[in-house]
Amino acid sequence: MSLTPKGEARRAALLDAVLRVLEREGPGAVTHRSVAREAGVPLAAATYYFDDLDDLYLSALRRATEEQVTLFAGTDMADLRSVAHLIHRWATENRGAALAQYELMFLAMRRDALRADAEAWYGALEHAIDPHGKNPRQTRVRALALDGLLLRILWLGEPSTVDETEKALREIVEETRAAAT
Amino acid sequence: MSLTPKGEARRAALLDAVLRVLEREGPGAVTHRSVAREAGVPLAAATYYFDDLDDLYLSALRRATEEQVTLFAGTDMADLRSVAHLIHRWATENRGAALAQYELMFLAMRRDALRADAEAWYGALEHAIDPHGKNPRQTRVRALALDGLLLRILWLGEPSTVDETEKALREIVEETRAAAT
DNA sequence: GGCTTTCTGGTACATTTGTACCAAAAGGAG
DNA sequence: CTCCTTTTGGTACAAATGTACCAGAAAGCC
Repeated sequence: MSLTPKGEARRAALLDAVLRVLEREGPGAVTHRSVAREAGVPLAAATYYFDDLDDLYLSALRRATEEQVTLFAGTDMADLRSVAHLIHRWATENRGAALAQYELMFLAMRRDALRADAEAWYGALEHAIDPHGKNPRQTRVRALALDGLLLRILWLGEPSTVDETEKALREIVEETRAAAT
Repeated sequence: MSLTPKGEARRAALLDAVLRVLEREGPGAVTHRSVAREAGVPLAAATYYFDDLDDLYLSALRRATEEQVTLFAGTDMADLRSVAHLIHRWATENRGAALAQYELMFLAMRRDALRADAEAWYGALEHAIDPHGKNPRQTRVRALALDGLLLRILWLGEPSTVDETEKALREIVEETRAAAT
């Protein structure tokens, strides 16, 4: 039932491989065989460490999402420059995980078991923007805009540079400043 | 080369069927056979009217996206109540098309041929919010927030009622009011 | 040491897939 | 009607897939 160290490593290698295949060839290309090949392990390993293809795929998506949640939740959004850097890295070097995360959102639509994971992401976004819950309305709007921006970056690749990203962030912050009750 | 009236009808029936299968079972379930069954036509019809499975799938996504683009582009966002109704319908009765539209965004990430379609959607959003280009900065932020809201509705089903949707819209508008240059 | 659990890697198989093919039916044009 | 294009629906097939199976190697524990 428990795993040997080497087993644990193989399991992790398979999860990483899922993200790479997903990033490179899309969700449809994630199969037992492609993942095993990508991870450099025999086919049977992919069925040994995971019940299902579903189990393998979901485990990878979940792990990626959790990483992003802790990453964003632990970030102070006050310094727009560093946030811009974070987002840029997120969309380039870490693109596989970013895709996995939104792929999970997509699946959550149809599968109740994933709702909690999806909500955790939205919560992390709002927490990062306003850790103390000072201005809920403003925070909600900013979170929506930030989410929209992230997807736009992912889908259209635009804004593509750190500078442009910072500018877009600044627009969001500045345009949501005023508004009394 | 040209199509008979009946042929045209069958072609359209297949495109509709794609959206229904996509909505019900997800992108992976869209196959020649499932679509043909859904449309009530023999398998061969799905290969006769479309070069490829790819052609069939993309044609359906494109048609859905174009419909949504004209729908939103032709809407004045001034009356939040009616916009809330529009969005609610979009996410419920018209859910298949909504999904198709964002599925296209997702594919556009990896396929240059779809970029124009994806950008058309973003353009339509901005145009609907501010037809005359009066305040580009505010419009960009509002469009991002609206896009974020639409995805949230699609993915988490929340806000789920027309009233809640209207409230969320109002928040976006009110929180992006001020900001001088 | 032994022994029980974990792991390995290879193979096998039924199912589903995209797509090609084709003989015949239907439809429109002269 | 006759001819020619479009359409039909059935069938076939190679490729890929999820998953089961198993003989044996390796690893951990007494």
